[in-house]
Amino acid sequence: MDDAQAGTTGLRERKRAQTRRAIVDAALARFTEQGFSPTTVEQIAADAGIAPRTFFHYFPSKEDVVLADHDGRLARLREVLARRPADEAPLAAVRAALLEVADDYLEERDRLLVAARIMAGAPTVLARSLERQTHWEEAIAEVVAVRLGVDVVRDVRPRLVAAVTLAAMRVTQRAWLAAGGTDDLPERMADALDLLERGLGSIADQPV
Amino acid sequence: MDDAQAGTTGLRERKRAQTRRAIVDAALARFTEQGFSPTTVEQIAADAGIAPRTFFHYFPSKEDVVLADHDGRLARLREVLARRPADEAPLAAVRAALLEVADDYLEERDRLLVAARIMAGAPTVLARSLERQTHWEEAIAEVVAVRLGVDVVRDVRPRLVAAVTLAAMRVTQRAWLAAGGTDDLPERMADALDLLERGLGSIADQPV
DNA sequence: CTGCAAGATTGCAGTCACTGCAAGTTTCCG
DNA sequence: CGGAAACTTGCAGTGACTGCAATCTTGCAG
Repeated sequence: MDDAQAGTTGLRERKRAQTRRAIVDAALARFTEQGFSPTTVEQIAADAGIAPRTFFHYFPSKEDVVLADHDGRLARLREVLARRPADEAPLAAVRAALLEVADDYLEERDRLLVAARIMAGAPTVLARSLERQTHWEEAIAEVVAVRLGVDVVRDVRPRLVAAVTLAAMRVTQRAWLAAGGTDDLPERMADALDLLERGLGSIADQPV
Repeated sequence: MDDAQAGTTGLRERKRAQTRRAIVDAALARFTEQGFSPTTVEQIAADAGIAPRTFFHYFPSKEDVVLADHDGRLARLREVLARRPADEAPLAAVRAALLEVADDYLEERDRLLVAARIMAGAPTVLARSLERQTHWEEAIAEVVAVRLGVDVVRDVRPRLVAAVTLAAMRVTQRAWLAAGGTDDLPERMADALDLLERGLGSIADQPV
């Protein structure tokens, strides 16, 4: 009732969310201070006020704590994609959805910056992150396939579009974070998507 | 002298290559038969006729055995990229290099198929593979930056081009393997690269 | 409000990947 | 031939992660 989420928020649910947040906060603090690899689950658990064993009831691995928001964002992407008008062109739908989701990123800038810094020094976290991005690819590919009226398995184009656009988004976000995340992310992404639609052949034309 | 590689092939070097191959063969066999995760390093070592500890003198992790050829291929890519004429346009150089490297893939089809099958059931291997692909990105981005006369750090375009083209290559290769790897991979890749150069706006035009 | 079912926490014991170290062995090369 | 350098191996240890079973908490029906 007083919470932001859906209607029913029982004690149980609230407590769980609270513990989860405690774990994430504790973990990110440790990772930032002493690095990812040297930090043990035991330490994180202690900081979060739980037993080590309990940690694994919340996250399947240490790396997943850094990517805690991933599932939520994927759900959001699917949701936004589904809400797009049916007569919209495939690329336009994907573009609009990605830009809409990018808006959320602006508010999470600080959290993203922290995650990016951790990832820079922890290859396994980056690896996991990239692997998760394939779920985004899948979501986008399906939408493109439907709108293109083809089968995802038989026609390469849906996956091609999905992979390519997401790669562009990834690089753009990375550059945005590297620049401090102060400027307009959606605008950067729009530029990148423009380039893709227009074709890489025009790469030398203007300095983005 | 009798080996394919460079001039001097001492006993040491030859033996090392032989052991390495034994490990890869043993590992891939096990992974295929009983799955990646259930296979232990101990088993692989036993099959390859070495001590478990020695395994880690050859590969830093279990997943890396599946991607054993990665380093060599990356070196090959750099090499091919470096050999491209200096006056060639950035995209043309990258395109030519990727197509050239794709030729090698044809001969390694069987090995690639095995690796792909293992990866399909082992997320951590896929993760590692994607992470390694960032090294390819780096290599390509640098070349594009030089040919574009810009700085890799300040201008997003080099990384953008690199990430996008590699994403396309990845999806194309995947589709090729899924189809059994019998048809012409370079042709598939050329088609994908054409699409990128022409722009995704033309996605609905022809069925690739 | 009471009691039971479902869910959550925890400890325990165990497996396995991976590491540093040091001792022993093999290859290289002058 | 003899020592330097590289390779192999065993040992001991750390730490992520899992299954199991006991215990406790919350939700809900009566």
